[in-house]
Amino acid sequence: MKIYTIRDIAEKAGVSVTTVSRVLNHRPDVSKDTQQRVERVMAECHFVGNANARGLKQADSETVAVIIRGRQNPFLNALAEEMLQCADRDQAAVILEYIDEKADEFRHALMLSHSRRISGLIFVGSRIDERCRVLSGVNIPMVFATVSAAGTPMERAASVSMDDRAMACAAVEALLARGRKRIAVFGGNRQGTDSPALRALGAREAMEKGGWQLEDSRYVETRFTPADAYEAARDFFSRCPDTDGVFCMSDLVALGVIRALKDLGKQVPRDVSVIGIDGIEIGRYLIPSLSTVVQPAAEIARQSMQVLYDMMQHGAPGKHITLPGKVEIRESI
Amino acid sequence: MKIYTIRDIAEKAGVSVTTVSRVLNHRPDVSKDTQQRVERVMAECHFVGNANARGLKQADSETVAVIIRGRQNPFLNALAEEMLQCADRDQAAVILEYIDEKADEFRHALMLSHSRRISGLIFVGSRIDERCRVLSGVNIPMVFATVSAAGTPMERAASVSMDDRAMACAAVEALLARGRKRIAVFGGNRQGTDSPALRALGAREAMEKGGWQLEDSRYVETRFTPADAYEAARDFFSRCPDTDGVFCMSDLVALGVIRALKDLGKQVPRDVSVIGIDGIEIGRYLIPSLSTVVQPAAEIARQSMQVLYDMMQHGAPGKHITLPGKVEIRESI
DNA sequence: CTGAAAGCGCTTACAG
DNA sequence: CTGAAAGCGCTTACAG
Repeated sequence: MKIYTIRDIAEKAGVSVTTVSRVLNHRPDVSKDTQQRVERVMAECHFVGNANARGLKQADSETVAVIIRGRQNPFLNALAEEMLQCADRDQAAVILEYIDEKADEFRHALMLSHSRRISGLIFVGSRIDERCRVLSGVNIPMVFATVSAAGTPMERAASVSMDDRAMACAAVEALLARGRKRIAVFGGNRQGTDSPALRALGAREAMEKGGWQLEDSRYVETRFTPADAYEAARDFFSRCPDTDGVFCMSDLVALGVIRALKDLGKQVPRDVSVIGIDGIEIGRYLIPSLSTVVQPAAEIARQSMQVLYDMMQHGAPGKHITLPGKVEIRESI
Repeated sequence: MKIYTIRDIAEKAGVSVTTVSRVLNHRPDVSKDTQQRVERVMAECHFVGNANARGLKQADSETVAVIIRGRQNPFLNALAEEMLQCADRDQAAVILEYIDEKADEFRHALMLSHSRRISGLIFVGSRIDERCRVLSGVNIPMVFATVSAAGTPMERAASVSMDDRAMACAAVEALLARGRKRIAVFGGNRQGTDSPALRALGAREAMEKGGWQLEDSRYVETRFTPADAYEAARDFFSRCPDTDGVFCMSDLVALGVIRALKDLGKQVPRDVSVIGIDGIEIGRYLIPSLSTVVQPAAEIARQSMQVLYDMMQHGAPGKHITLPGKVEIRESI
């Protein structure tokens, strides 16, 4: 089947390519008559514009790239879905890029900004660390979703995230309210100002408010996958078998921990209470169903887009927005 | 920061753009000396080529598009991951497009083939039905992964899938081997020649070989999500409470079914045995851990790519490859 | 081994 | 309201 170009369409409709381009872009300065004629021809030919040509020419593409770190994470996937829905609603052009957990999303963003004339960036599931420096050269607005960039000195960076510290605090308080005292925390690297650090802080805070301590030996570092969490938990509980509550910084971690407890002959929640973070869909179907801190995914998506467009279009400065989450008590606690 | 073009690089290196282009594309016909000079300049400038310009010019982009239907399905995600790894290994250009379950992936493919000069298509998680007709116009090779297209009259179409019929048969045989006889099947629409149809056929076959019947009233149609499966199962088991085995055409369906059984006061596997299909990672961490038919994701990915490139490069005809799966008995059976 | 030139399919001032 | 022409940043015959 022939692939038609706007030139073909122009010929068939008896107008210039300029006019076809106008119709294609819904410009108002075309007579009703011509517009309809051109549209009919385009429909007949199943015309689809060449995205490369368009992208090449359009100096300001208004396209934003959403870079997602971690294809296998259901929460990040759900967030991505929400962002696409926002973009659809606003008729905004968005390209979604999944990148490997091992890859450097910032270098990737740098390349993308060159190769595709991106005018805005959203990072989903990123960490904020020294690698960010490569972004100092990219002079386009960017927002970090799910992690606060408030501490960083990047000028054109904004962020939208759950109040990690407060919600971690609330999660641990929920464990304390169930009478748990020897509480372990399974999470990421506590260094820096990233979510794991904030969540660790919140957990400590809750413990101290209750008159307890978050013992260092009960902080377990793990990747956010069931497999890693499982191994870490088996190892940890053989060392600290008296632990009676676990706060996991991700639902996937909680999944692995709960299974490890089962294999160690412990019952959840009778012997150990477990609470996660994220609120992934499968959580409510697990046995026991997973208590968790539900992240406001739709709201994070919406606000991320909003903040980005404010920066892109009105040159607004980078805001750092913090949203509340919701503790959802189910069976695992 | 300035975005450099190959023209800038050419000037700085004191060569022509043609030469820069050659270096960029690793063509052999450049002197070692020039090559190194150009590469140094490119590195200094953090040069990244404009993908739009390249795509516009290159008549034969050799790019393949992988279209995935269902962002939230862990199995399809895993499959996508495998395909990207194959592509990386082969230095092949792949663009990954997730599309909504409600969207029409074939129309999308049609657009993509025009707008991006795709030279090959892979559909992941697609159904094969009348909508395919729009593809008859697309004169590029395509392969359907995870579903057999053997029955369809499309010329340039190939497919790589698990032997759905045989593996469904094996799954139901596993239930029978556990002494289950009143077996229900939770799956998709049985019409046509799609995976659900083949799997239903396989299930029926196993029952009949054992001297039993797959009763029509025990075939439950559901979408492949935990939520839908949960509702369907609650409804079904209140009607057919004597059912003692369930074959689910997806692990996510099994997840919902198992939870529904729990909420109905039934124990898995004591009262009811459940087996799924796919072999998603979380399956082994569930309680009870999920018995399933593991699809050979890596092999499906590898062969899909292979078949596609054979068609693209050597004009090979469309093959229809069928791969074995593996029944993995865990706790839910 | 190297370069000048044409052209990929669009968009966008500019002129009418 | 419409069109001729330039140009976006590359690649690719073609000529040397």
